[in-house]
Amino acid sequence: MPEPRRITSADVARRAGVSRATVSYVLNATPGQSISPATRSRVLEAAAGLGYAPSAAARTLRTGRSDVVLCLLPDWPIGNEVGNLLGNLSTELARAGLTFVAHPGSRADRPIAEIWKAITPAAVLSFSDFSDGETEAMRAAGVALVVALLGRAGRHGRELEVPQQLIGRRQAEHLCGAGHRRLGYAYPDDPRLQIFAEPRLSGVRAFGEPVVRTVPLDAGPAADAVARWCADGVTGICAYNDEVALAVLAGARRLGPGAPAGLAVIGVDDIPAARLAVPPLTTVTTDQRMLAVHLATTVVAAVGGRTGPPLPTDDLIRVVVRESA
Amino acid sequence: MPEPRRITSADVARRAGVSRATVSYVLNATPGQSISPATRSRVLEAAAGLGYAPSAAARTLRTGRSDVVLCLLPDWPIGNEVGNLLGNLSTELARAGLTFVAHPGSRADRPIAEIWKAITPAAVLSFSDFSDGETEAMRAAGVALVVALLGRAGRHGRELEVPQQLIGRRQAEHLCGAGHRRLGYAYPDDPRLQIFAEPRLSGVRAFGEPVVRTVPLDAGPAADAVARWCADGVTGICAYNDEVALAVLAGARRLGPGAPAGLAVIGVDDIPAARLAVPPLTTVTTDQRMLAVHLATTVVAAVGGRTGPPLPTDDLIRVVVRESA
DNA sequence: ACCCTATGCTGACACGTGTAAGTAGTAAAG
DNA sequence: CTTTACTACTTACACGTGTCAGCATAGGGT
Repeated sequence: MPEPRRITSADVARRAGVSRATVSYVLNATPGQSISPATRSRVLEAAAGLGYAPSAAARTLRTGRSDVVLCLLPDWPIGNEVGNLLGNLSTELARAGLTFVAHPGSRADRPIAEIWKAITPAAVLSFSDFSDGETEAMRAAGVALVVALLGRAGRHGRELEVPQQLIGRRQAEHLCGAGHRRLGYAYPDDPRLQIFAEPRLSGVRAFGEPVVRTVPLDAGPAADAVARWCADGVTGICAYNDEVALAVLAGARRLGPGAPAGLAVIGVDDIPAARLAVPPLTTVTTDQRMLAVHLATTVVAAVGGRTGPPLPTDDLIRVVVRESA
Repeated sequence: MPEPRRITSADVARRAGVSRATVSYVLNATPGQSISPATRSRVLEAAAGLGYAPSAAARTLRTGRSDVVLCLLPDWPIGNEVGNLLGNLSTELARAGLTFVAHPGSRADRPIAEIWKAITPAAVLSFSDFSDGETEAMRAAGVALVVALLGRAGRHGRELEVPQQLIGRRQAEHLCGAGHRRLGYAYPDDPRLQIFAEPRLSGVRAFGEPVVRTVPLDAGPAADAVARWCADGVTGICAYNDEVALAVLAGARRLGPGAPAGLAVIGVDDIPAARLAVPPLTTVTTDQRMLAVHLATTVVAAVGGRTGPPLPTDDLIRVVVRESA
């Protein structure tokens, strides 16, 4: 095999009978340059005929900026909702000419420096926030934007907060509206979920201090928790998650026919299993499409050096009412 | 703001009082070069002190090869299992010095050419296979490896098949072992899942032709399907998915106390909701860790121009027995 | 005949890196 | 004293691109 050489813009220039600069001007539609229609079409034809693909590395090196947006995924298990969000975000950013990629895996495996060094992204999205040193290093390396989706607002660069508190507030609102006075909060077992659980819980607290209990994804321990909640006089439970909510339901069921009659449970996420549960699970869902659009416009604005519009929180989060609450 | 200039290896060289080449040799530990311990430590110290981060773009441009492995995610909803697989894959590839990134979103949004052009990856993983033109274009652009996780074996480059058929076989094996003679297959509603559903179904067929019915993730239509299965004399159902299996269970429950007694259901994936279902769902699970290790070694081998070991299929897929079958 | 402007294009440089080739200096071998 | 061999470096080039400055030609206005 004769080592298939890469096709460069010089090849296109040779074939079209023009200089390399002209090729660049034509293919990038550089404003302020006047190219005759004849040569333009010759260049385009040559490029298409050769299957020319500009080297991203060279372009990035020259311009100092790539069109890649890097999202650092957290190490907790990503489910359907996050997957959905990523897909929508990718679509929205593509509309603005940006390429979205996600890097899964815990930061312990690899220092994050290694990652953005290998990509040279225009922007970095993260769920938790960065240390000062990391932020500094990124700026020094030419990363235009650093955004933390979660974390204390206004620490590093432009930040952007998905309103987790609002989720908890909607849960409590619904249960209180249904007449429940004493609430419980089903906290997730996995400590990595804490960064999401805490703000949600604080949203619930706006309606009175709930009885917080950790509920593993297992019917046995969940039954214990439910029994103690009943003893406390709790009648409505906000669960961190649909999965935690399913565990609560499973626990209530295991207690026998006596307990579950009055116990209301509300989850978060509206996973497919929620509507199929016994009883069908009432849950709080986020409009991932709308959220993705907002995130994308914020990123696009920030890459351009501007600041984006605020998040419209009105219709973003709503309750899907089923039978469990 | 005085436009924070990027720190290059020239800065490090200046600070350490050596040439730029020496810096490169030290930092890359280039074999065959002899550097005195004194200068080595001076260089390392200078690099650390300045917070030097080599430009990935320049390095990729020079070497013609980046250390990024790009995974093109399909447009169907990715769940917990895929998320898990990606995480493990990232960890394993990091061990070999490769950076793993995933690109979500349908190909309709953006031609895939746009994506690898913007990344210049060393390898591309995909779930479905590519067209001939796409493969050709990638090779021409210097992408070392193109792998399709699914699709007809031996078409383009090195391929790699996750044994979906084996999943279906294990399901049918379990049900037949429990004495069920007439099986049904619960096919997913979403047409995008066909590329997974077909091989799984063909695995079930190894144990006799099942009665195939599409089951939406809704209790009502699922109840219809279950009623017709019962009329057909079907006693055991292999579901495409845990979610589809939950729909089948919900359908059976809706039919009233008469039907579900004898109906066995087995799913795939072991999602968290499976163990919390009524009854707890028997399911088939894939060892994502082992699969990730195998994928990673295959990718690493192929990037190095070699061919990887075959997939050990013995312990990879096993049945988690609960109460539903 | 002269200047001025617009058009259509080319030459040359810089981005930051890896690495082949070359060069002093030292030491051992002949 | 010359040759050889090795250490510890440096100089110089190439990777492929975007873009600034410049150059020829043509056309009009005075």
